[in-house]
Amino acid sequence: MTLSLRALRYVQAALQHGSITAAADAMHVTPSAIAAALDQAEAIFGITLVTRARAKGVFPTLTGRDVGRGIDDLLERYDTLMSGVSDLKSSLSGNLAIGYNAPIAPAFLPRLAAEMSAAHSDVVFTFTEGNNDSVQKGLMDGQFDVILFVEELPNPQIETQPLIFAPTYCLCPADHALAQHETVSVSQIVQESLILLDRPAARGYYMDLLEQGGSDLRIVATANSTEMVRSLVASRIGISLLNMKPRDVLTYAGDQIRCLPIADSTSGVTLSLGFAPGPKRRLVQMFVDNCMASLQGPLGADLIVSKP
Amino acid sequence: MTLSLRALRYVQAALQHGSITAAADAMHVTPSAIAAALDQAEAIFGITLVTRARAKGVFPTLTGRDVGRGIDDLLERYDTLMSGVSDLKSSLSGNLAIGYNAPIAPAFLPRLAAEMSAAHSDVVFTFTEGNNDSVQKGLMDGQFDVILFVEELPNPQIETQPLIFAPTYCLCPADHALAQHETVSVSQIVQESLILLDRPAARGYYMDLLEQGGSDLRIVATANSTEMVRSLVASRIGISLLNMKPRDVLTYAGDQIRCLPIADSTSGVTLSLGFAPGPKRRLVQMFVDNCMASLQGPLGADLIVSKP
DNA sequence: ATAATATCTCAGATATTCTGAGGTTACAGC
DNA sequence: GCTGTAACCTCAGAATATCTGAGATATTAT
Repeated sequence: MTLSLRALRYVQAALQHGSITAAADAMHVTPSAIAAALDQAEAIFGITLVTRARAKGVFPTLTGRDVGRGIDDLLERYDTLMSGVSDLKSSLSGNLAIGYNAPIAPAFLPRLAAEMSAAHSDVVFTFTEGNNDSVQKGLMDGQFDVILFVEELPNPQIETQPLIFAPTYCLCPADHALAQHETVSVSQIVQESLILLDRPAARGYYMDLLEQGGSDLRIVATANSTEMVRSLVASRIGISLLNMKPRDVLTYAGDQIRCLPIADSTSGVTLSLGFAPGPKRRLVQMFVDNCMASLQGPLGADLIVSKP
Repeated sequence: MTLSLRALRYVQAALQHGSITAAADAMHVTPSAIAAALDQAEAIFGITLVTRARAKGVFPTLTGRDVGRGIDDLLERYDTLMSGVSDLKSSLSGNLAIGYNAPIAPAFLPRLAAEMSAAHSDVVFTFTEGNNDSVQKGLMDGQFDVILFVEELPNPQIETQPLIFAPTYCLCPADHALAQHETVSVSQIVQESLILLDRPAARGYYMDLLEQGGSDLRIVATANSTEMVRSLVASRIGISLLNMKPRDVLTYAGDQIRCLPIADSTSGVTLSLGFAPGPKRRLVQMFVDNCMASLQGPLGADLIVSKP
């Protein structure tokens, strides 16, 4: 047998008011309900909590007072928990766990985090890198509050918010012949030596685009890191295709490269945020809002290569 | 809207097991009940606590885990409170508040307390002196756990335990003429100069006895303290009637007095314990038991004056 | 494909809690 | 002493909350 919270509140009221009737008024119920709760509590505890005087009210016994203190404490903690969770929902502090796939994340997430950190000093960020699948899985497992990923066959359980569409572009050394043009075509690209980004999904995705220009491809290298792809291009081993670019297009080695839109292709990927459906913490919502505002402004334009 | 304790337990179980079905098994209810509790909690908190995967179970979100910790803490405190109260009931420690009327209490209560204190070092005694009415009132008000009083027209709400019957006896100086006898009679007493203990109830009580021996009484003094009555007797101002006696019959002044049973009177008072009806703390019960054992043994015999 | 496993939904059953009426007890004022 | 008032007590029936059980649905594993 267990004593319900409601019963505890009634007992508390009775002990505090020293009167069943007064407690009943305070709790907006009839005295019977209070009396029943008292009876129940005494039965469960096996102890007399109050002495009852018919015309005067009830008087807590010494033990009743002790128990009352314990009940006060518990109920206060209950209330704190309840309002605390609501606070958690609405507060702009606490931990924000972000999983990301997009290789581009390091180019803009830190800036966003810095802004949020400055505005709300007690926010703690947890960044976790993964691939497009692992971050989705991590989201469903409760590992992340929000993920940054490429929305393509997304898990239907995930609620998504598109941030930016990144057209596929061509990457070539600054002194390459193609670099003279404003744009390139698929047919021009497929004649060159090619370097392929080899990551889950991405490989097939780029192959589809290239096969649109002919099937005789000269793939001279693959790499599973965008930074390596860029460096390979800068080293004049070949040209490549990518979707997003860091804000400055220098490689680690410092060599110059150019990013050219592809005139005759509408291919591209959508960079999206994903989160568990349902109501969100205010902190999460703020992050989402900040991402949208940021990527749909000039910062966003720096991260993609669009046609002129 | 408030979340019931039961719902909290279900949520806790669901979070811990990562499965509604498993939680349902653990709680011995159907999965529907668990799911309902989860829904309710999420609705009340306005926050998603778990992501649900149809064939895999449920996965706590990060906030879900946070909330879960809060719930764990609260439920543990609830359990502690519940078992704590039961412990309070059964433990032989804590505070024992004793109210007493009987002027004789200082003669034996300290000894009892010392024994209990030695056996259970964390018992704290609170002794409060009062008159026969005030201690009864104090008991009903929850001021005392137990009272020591004279059971005469007791409040019917008080549960009593008789300890000892104290016959009325005659008190006279050791060198008084009456002191030669083993017993005295009422007719002998009424011829002497009399000192009367003047306390509520007591006065009328002694008068009744005396009037039984004739109405021409020579009352030379009254006093409202037994110690003063004894000293007055020792000073040979007169003789008196009392019911209980301290273990040594020296007065503060060191004079000798004698205590003589009254042969032809069955008058006396019953010294009793009183306590609130209903189940008692073990500590209180032990005190009651100790009192009975003590006063019904040789210690008790020392406190009264019985006929030879 | 098929089986197994888990959640979802919802109507009806069950259990808990509350109300309301009538009764009892104790105190206070005349 | 009598009477009115203010409490508490009891209990049957009503209202509310909670649970069950059956069928549906979705996902994973074989």
